[in-house]
Parts: sequence; structure tokens; C-alpha cells
Amino acid sequence: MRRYTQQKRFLFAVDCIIFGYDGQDLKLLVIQRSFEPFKGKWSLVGGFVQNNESAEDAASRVLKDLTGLDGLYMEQLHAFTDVDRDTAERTVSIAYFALIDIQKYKQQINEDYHPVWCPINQYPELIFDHATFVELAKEKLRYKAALHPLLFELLPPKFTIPQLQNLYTCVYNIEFDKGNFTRKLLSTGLLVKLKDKDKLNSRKGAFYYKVDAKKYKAGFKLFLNFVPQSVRL
Amino acid sequence: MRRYTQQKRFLFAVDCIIFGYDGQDLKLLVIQRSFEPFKGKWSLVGGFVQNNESAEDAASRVLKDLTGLDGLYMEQLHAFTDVDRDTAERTVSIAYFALIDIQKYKQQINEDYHPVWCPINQYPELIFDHATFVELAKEKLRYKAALHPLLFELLPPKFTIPQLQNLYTCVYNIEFDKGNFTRKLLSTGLLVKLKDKDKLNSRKGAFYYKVDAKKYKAGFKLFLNFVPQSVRL
DNA sequence: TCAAAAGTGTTCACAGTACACCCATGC
DNA sequence: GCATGGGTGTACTGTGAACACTTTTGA
Repeated sequence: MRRYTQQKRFLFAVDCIIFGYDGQDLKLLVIQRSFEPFKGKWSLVGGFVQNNESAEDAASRVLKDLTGLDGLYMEQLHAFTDVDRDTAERTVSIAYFALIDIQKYKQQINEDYHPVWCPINQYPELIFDHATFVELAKEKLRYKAALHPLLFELLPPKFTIPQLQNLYTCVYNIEFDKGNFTRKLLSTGLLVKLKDKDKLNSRKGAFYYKVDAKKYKAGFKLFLNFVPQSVRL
Repeated sequence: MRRYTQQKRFLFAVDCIIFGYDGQDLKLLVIQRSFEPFKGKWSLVGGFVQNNESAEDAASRVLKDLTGLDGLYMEQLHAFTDVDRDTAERTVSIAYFALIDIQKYKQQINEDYHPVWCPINQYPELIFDHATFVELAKEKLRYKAALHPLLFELLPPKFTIPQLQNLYTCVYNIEFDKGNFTRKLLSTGLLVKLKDKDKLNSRKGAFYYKVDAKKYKAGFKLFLNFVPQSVRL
């Protein structure tokens, strides 16, 4: 009754929700679909899982194809399995969300896909159930970043505290008190102060910091009450 | 190049990590596999996703088959997709974890599967990568229960605060101060005090409480710092 | 009356918040 | 010197942790 041979097989895809930060705003990467059905419509980046790769492998491959980069932050979001979610044929999609610093990587984006960075709250209509993916990913980003030092993945290796504060403001749509923000941040011990300053955004200039890689890895799980509970959703 | 017709199709299963609480200890439900390969070996409860159902549908069906119950707490844990995870044929498995009160439901367990409740830290060797599923589920349970009022799903409708405290102790392997525990719990406003007492566990007796269903639903997302951060993993 | 568990009260330390104030610099 | 944004100091408040104490009841 449950023998393998009598079971259906399904198509199996991955789709990536790619968040990027350009120093100003939080963005979402979408592409124009290059194949039928819905060729030319807006879509998340995705692809089918091949015989010799796991879903993680496939998602990494898709990310690399698009950005030219390995080693981006990436994690599984959710498996979407509704019977009719793909109108062509039953397809299971595993969604991954990834974080990237737009400044650093924008020149490496593969233009074959016609990728576009959209404001996170203002992206075009997407095919299938991809908008559901995005909304869930946004929720998870907010949830997780409230507890773990996740947002560093969106910044360049050198960044200032005001830059980081602006990023938090983008993610949570609230203002943070700069004094308290700075103290809380430095109290985690995850940051290393550098000698030089960023002078673009103010006359006085703000010191650059970088992440202490060792402490970052070790301290990833236990972090902060950075964001008021009421804002975390 | 990415046409649907040229893609592989894969088998697609669900597996359930079922946690139960019997008033004393936290348990895991495992079964003896009734079909090849590995017939007779220990395994999580699972099944293949059918043509006309989503993975959630399939997981609910599997849970119902085993326990006779609808409406159990259930959520998607993770999709496991390693190429060789199933030795018979490439199979993607979506793992769900479920919470049930053993006391209430034990008589309804379907005996065809030879199900056994094992202590959560002492379960038999499981087939394939099922042990990985269980460990991830334990981690997620601890993580989520530290932030959300999840553990009520493991208790009967009427329960005492000392019972709940014992459950927390099982999950986190730490002692909780009863005074602080009680205060923190009642301050959430999620509980309603009942008139009667449980007299089995003490001479004095402990008042029963029940969950305020409306507040429970509304307050599920914002809960407590119930568990010290260092214990959450 | 005593033991055992339920439940309450009290103190202390510290983390989060609000907000005032000082600092460095380019114009 | 003054406007601007970076950075520090401080006082207040609330929450969490530790632990002493009271209550209830069966044996």
C-alpha cells in the first residue's frame, strides 16, 4: 500500500528571496522570467533541483548564477506545496532567503535575467505564490534580526554605527535612540573599532567598525533585545 | 534550457516529529516501519504526499491516522533534500513537528503501526536521517517555547501551574523558581483561574487554570522572556 | 504537630528608556 | 561662530533573580 513504485513524482524547484541594502533602503531582487509559462512576468529567482544536488546546492547555484558570488548568507525559509501553486504542473518549491550588500555586488549581477532591485514594500506583481514567499521572508527577517546579529550580512565589511542604525530603521520602520543603540550594540562585544572614519555623511565623521568574526560566529545564537517586543510582530 | 519537460521528478514525503507529555516526561513518538526497505526498523511516522493534497494535508492525514485526532498543533520544521537521504530512491521529505497531550489521546493511538513513546533523550536508532529531524525539532521546540506560549499544547485543557512548571523543566533541563515562574506566567494574562484544585500532587492542592483562548490566539506572537537567554541555545 | 507543596512578599541588581549635553568639523 | 551629525553621561523606571516567609492540608 505504501510501496515506492506506486507513488507520484513531482517537480521540485527552489526560489530565492534576495534582500539587499544599498546604504539607504532595503530592497528585494526580482527578475523577468525568461521561459514559459509567464515569460516576461516578474518573478523571484529560481530553478529546478537537479538529480545530483540538494535544494541547498540548487539555491546556492541559482544565487551564484545571478550574483557571481559564493558564500552569501542563505537559509531555508519554507516549503510551499499547494496542489495548484504552479499552473503548469504540480511543483513543490522550497524558498530560501538570502542577504547581500548591494553596494559591493551590484556590478556582478548577471544581466541575462533582467534583475531589478525593488523597494521592499513596493515590488511588482509576482507570478504564482511568490508574493506569499516574500511576505513570509520579510516577517522572518524582522523576527530573526530582532534576536540575532543577522543584519551585518547586508552591510559592507566596514560600516559605521549610524549606518547600521539606519538599516535597523529600514527593517523595523521605527526610530532608534542613537545613544541607547550604540551602547547596546557595543555591549555585545561583536564589533571591533577601526582607526578610520567615514566622512561622507557628516562633518565630524563616524568611526568605522567591523564584525569580530570569531565572536560573531560564537555569539550568533544569543543576542539582543534590540528591538522592542511590540515591534517584532 | 529550463523547460519543465526536461526536468526530473522526485518522490515527495512528509515525516512527523510528534512530541507528547504525559504529566511527567517529554516523549517522542516513533513507530516500527511496516514496509520495505527497513521493515521493522524504528522510524518517524510519515507518508507520501498524494496528487490531490498539500504537504500540510498529508501531514495532517498521517497524524490523524496515527492518533485519531484532528486539529493537533503542527508546524513545518524543515525540508530535507540530501541526494542520498533515502537509500531506495531520491526522496524529498518535509518534516512537521506536532504537540500532543499523551494523557488525553493515548487510547486513540492506532496500534497497527506499533507506536511507542520514548523519552525525548533516549530514543532508538532511526532510519535514514530521521535522527537529524528529531534533533532539529527539539532545538526548535526549545527556541520557540522560550518566546511563545507553545507548551500549553502539550497539556490537558485544565492544568496547574506546578504542572506547567514541570513541563518547562523537562523541556529546558533547568529548575525554575516557583515564585518568579508563577508571577511571570500570570502577568501574561493568558490564563484563567478555575474554582477547583488538583489534590493529587500535594496536600494543599493547586488551583487549576485554563488558557484564555482569545488572548492566547492574539498573544501568541508576543510572549515572554520565560527562559534565560543562555538556556535557549 | 509536622512535613510537603502551594503560593506571596521583599529586596537587590541591572537593563532599557528618555533625554540632556559635549565633541569635531566644514562652511 | 554656528549648524550638523557623532558620541557620551545621567537619572529614572521596570523587570528578572534570589530567597525568605506564610498558607493549607493529610497523616
